[in-house]
Amino acid sequence: MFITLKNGDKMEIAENATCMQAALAISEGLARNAVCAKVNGEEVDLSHSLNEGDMLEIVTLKDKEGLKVYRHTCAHVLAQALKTVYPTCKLSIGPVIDNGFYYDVDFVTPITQADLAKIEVEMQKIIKSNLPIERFTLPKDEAIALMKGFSENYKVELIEDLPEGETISFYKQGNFTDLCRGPHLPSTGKIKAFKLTSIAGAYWRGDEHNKMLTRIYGTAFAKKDEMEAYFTMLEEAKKRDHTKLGKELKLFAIMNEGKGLPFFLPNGMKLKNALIDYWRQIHTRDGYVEVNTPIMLNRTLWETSGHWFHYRDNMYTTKVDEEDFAIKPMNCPGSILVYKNEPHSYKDLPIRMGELGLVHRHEKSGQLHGLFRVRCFTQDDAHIFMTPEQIKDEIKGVVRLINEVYTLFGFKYHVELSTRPENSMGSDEDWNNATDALKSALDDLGLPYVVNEGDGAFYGPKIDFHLEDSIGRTWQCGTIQLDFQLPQRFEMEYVGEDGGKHRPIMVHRVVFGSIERFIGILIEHFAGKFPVWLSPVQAKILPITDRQEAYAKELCAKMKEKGIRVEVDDRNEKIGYKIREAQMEKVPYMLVVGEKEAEAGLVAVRRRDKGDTGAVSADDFIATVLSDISEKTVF
RNA sequence: GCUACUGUGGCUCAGUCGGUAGAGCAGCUGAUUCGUAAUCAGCAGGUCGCCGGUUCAAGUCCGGCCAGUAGCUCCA
Repeated sequence: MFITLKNGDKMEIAENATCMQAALAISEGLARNAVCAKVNGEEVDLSHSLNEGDMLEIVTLKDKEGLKVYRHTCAHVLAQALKTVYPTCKLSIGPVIDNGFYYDVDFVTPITQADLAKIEVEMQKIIKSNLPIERFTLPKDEAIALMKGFSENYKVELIEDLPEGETISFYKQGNFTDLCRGPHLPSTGKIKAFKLTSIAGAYWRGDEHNKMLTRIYGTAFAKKDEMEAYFTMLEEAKKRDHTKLGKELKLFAIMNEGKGLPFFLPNGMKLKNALIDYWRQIHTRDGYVEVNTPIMLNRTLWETSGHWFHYRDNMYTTKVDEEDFAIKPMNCPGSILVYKNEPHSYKDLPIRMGELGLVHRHEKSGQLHGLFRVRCFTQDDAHIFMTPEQIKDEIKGVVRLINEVYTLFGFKYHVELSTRPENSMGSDEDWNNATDALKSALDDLGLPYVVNEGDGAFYGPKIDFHLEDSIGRTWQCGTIQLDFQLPQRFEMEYVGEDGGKHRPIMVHRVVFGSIERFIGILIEHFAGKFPVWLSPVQAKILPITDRQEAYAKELCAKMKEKGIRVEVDDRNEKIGYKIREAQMEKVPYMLVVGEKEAEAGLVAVRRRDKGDTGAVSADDFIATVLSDISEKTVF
């Protein structure tokens, strides 16, 4: 019989030949590296029998899918080892994740990090015995009976939730059998490099009302050196941790007196202000106006907005003179009051109303983390009030702005569009128009995006921007969100061309998301080595002896006059010491001034990333820094 | 909020079997005026996160609380 290969070639193989036999027929090397196969696009084991006309693709460890299968098998080896070491434990699920795999297990007596070593030893034994991995299927009732026999009640629950009539597959290696869709490696001996990395609690089925199981994380790679490279990368990422760098560079601090409430230190404030100056500059250019609304408003407002009923648990409230107040968790109601402060004509629209609004949200204590997740933060918010015809152009303007900002910092990002969920408000026509406007704005700009059907808010569709940080974690930063609800709740209006009253469309949007979180991301992204325009100290003058002090101070004053953030290190220390400190502070430019420089009006420039770059005239150097600042050069 | 782990001078960390604390850096003082990642010497600095318990004796053991870290859930 004949099958078709990936490249379109036809190949003749024996009746009922397996994928493995076909791989062997193609080449011995391929067979050796084979992990599983794809038949007619579906992943199957190598032992799968082929039929006439099948389309076959052999998957190896070089393929993304291949590595997943490899790690998945590793999860099974972990499970088998656990059942040997802890026969009373109960298995739940053991999937593959981005950089490895995990298994959630219910232990009678809890295990600790220290137990991982002995589990690894047992796993090693299983790998060494090179057990063949065999697939078999059972009808639902027999599958349940099998797992009941093993007292695996979590597995029973999983099977019970599978649709009736489905044949259920299992994988058996040695005396261990696990419920699994597969595919898997042909035998356990194929695993070359794995490591159990950590242990954590995780709720059964991710629901906090369920029992907490023990999750054991691990990772596996095709080769030992690939695994080592991965661990080296993690170490690097740790060095960039913004909580660590934030402390070392004296950018911010979080005190016991207010958890989740960050303090910005003088250095952090310079960075934050530089960022905000930039924000103001591009928003003014793009026709935004800026407002500032109170941090606290009365209950009536929050009842109108709906927050008093729907967001109460996350709001800080207080009572003054018998009146209830809430500290704002969002800026929109304030901006809406500004809009309603005077009547509007269609000629006023669109109104792009920006606000760097300080909001407070009582997040659960376990979620707090450095600047990434805080209870008090500044949104670089803006609300755009417009006519329905203006949606598309306004969205395009915002997307362009967000793209400009992210590109400036060299961030990778991706875009997601979330559409109408069930139980949403507004007419079909509104939703279709709005969603089409979002889509065509993205299409016009040639920006690829993922659609999350039904994932929008109940009050409108949205576009989210996800940034990737140094460890590959993604953070939702920018969002553009249409809102059909608030204009209605607040009875917002404008007078149209026809003289009648109309309801404006409202957009909420942020670029940074939260200034605090964005700074956290910047710290990790640049590993604390900020571009000159953001650096708290842009240049440090280092006199060699106190005889150059006067020249250094004069130069410092001259640079300050030009708006450069500069300092003189006039301590009685050797130059090597001053340089070492300035390097550790990650100051982009160090200006060494000795007798030669002082006499000739020069500075010996040492760049953070390049070392000594030689002497130039002080004026030339000033011109270079000013250009770095205005061009926002990254180095 | 839940589970696990952690909490010693400004920072990084040591402290064995319970016998009332140690180092380096930073700081201060003095000497040194030294050209690209740490000059030398001296001084000072801690109710060991907080509260309670066990004990002749607690940084060390037990309990509670507070805070941090990882993960779960949630989110900008």
